[in-house]
Amino acid sequence: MPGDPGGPGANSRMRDVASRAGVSTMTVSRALKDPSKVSEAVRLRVAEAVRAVGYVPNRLAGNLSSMRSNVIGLIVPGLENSLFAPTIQGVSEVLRRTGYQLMIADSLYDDTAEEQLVEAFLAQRVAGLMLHDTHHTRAVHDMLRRAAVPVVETGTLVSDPLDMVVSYSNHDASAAMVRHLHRLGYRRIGFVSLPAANNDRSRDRQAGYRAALAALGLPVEPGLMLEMPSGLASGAEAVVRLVEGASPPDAVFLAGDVLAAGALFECQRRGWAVPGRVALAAFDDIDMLRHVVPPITTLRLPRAAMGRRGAEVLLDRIEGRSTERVRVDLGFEIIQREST
Amino acid sequence: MPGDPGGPGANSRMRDVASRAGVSTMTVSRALKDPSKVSEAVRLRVAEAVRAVGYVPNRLAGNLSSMRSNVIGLIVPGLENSLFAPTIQGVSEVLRRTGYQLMIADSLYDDTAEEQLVEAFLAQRVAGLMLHDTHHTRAVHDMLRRAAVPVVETGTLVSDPLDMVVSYSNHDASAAMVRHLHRLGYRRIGFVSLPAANNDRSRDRQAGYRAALAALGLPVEPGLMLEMPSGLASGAEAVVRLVEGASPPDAVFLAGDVLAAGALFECQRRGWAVPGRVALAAFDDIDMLRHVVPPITTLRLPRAAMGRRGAEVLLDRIEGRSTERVRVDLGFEIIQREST
DNA sequence: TTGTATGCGTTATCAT
DNA sequence: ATGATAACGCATACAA
Repeated sequence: MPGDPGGPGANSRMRDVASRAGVSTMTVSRALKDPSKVSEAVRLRVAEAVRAVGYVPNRLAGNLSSMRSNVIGLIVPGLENSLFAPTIQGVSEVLRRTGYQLMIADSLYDDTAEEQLVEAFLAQRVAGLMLHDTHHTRAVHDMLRRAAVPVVETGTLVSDPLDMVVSYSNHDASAAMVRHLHRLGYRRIGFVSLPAANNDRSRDRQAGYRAALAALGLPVEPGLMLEMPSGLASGAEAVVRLVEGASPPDAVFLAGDVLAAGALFECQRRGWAVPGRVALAAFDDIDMLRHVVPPITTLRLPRAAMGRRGAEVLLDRIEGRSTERVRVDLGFEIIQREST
Repeated sequence: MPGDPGGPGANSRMRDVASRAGVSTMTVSRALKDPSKVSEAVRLRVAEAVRAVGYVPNRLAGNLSSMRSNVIGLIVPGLENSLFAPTIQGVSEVLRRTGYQLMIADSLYDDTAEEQLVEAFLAQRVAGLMLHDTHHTRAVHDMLRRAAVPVVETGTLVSDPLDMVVSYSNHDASAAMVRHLHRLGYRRIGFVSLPAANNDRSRDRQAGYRAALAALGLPVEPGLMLEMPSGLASGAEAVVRLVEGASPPDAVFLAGDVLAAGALFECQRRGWAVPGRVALAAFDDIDMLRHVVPPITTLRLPRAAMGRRGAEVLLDRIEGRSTERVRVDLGFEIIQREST
């Protein structure tokens, strides 16, 4: 063994603390984990020894020995997208006071990358897993079933979850916005979304749009639907293509990311009145949409709550307080502003 | 179910693989880690057995035994701020192909929270640590020195790093923008920054502003300096307070977050010409600043490179390829646009 | 190329 | 209330 006992860089072990405090390692272990199981005198001696040797427990060893883990894995499809930040913070908030550690990874909207990350997390023997994506490879299904690790999906209210779901319905939210625009008098409602290919949420939103139009007795005009990549530039391009198209819309629902803001900036550049020339609606209550001129009508989604409730139901299962495969619908809300 | 020892939920161990492949656990270990040290036939039998039992290695045990770790810890001061996303992605990108796992945590701009996170990471025996913040409690200094874990700080080019630094100089960047505005003819340059209290970067930017004015022979007017919390609303409030103040600036440098965008939106609302009534400059090249009307002059910072180079120098040290306490200045760049 | 013995640092279990 | 002993699952060191 590469022995360098005591030198700089050597972490002190529990038995260093033990011998300094004149007790056994078991007593140290108890003193640290459940001080009430140890006498006052010993507790103090141990605390003193811990400080003296600068002891930091080794959770690798602890977790291995106890066969449980204090790490929760979280996989988001893209950290560059600040939409996920509130969810992550919701999770952090709950975990912070429970002694669990959060391990975050980014799948970059890629199934196979997600698969590797899931395997890496299982290799670390995480206590539970939160996945924002709701589409997974077969291998992910197999691994998770085998490992029997509690899992929460948060991306959308899937009908066939891996385990638990805490989310809102992208389908219903999208449909609700279409009905809202219809109520306001708009009849030719354009729709722009992110590519549905690697994105369940986007697919659900498209389906919600179609369903709402059908229910309202409006035709689904292919010329009014667009798929665009993420980014402000995309929103700008989309609104131009629709408004300058053959049969322009009177309103455009940009159901993704910052597309709506990009569209508005383009309208500003071109001097198009919003909502005079075209009304604009967005899909997420990001700060920017409230501050632009005019402020943009949008959907408020339970992003932070998804993180908080998700973490809570996960912990309930991990700690054995619950055994159900919970399914939570956190709903959504329409924010009417001046852009419509 | 018989023939499935352990039942559902039991992770298979290496010796399950070993017995199924008819070899010892050591051979399995080698077959997985360095296939070249094992015969072709055995390699195949092991691979088959791994799939058959759905084996996922236990890195807790592996890391404990080998006394090394495959986890890198990263602490950012606030995940809600998407400015850190490029850095995180830079890190991920480098780690992805090296077999290291990234563990991210959020200190919420709080020294004490950071201290607890550092301890938690050390408890997981991370191989290395990346910290965006550059101000730390005494306990953090002590713990890190004891643990002798390689550390990279990325927030600003500190003069007294814990270990290594990979960043740019907030001081110099700030000063450069002031000189740039001066070159453009502006003489009364207002300055808005985030509160310096818990934020080294903000302190450096303030110092850079003062230093540049002094070098240019301009007075530092307290009435032209403001500290505001993060957010678009703050930028809006700041620009109004300055422009409607006793002796208004001809340009405002909003050196933080999305303050500049908030200021611009407020100008749009009020019909103030930018740069006619007041010129605006920002501190970070976020996408939005390029798309608003008019586009906003700003600084481009090496956010992604900080992540990439940071991860690289960290790995160099972890893997023993280097032993130096590297200090890397990645520089910055001014992006002149129509707002000035 | 492969196997055996042993230890990594902690906790579960059973004693005292 | 405290201690002794045996795991936890894997990798190092050495032997064959």
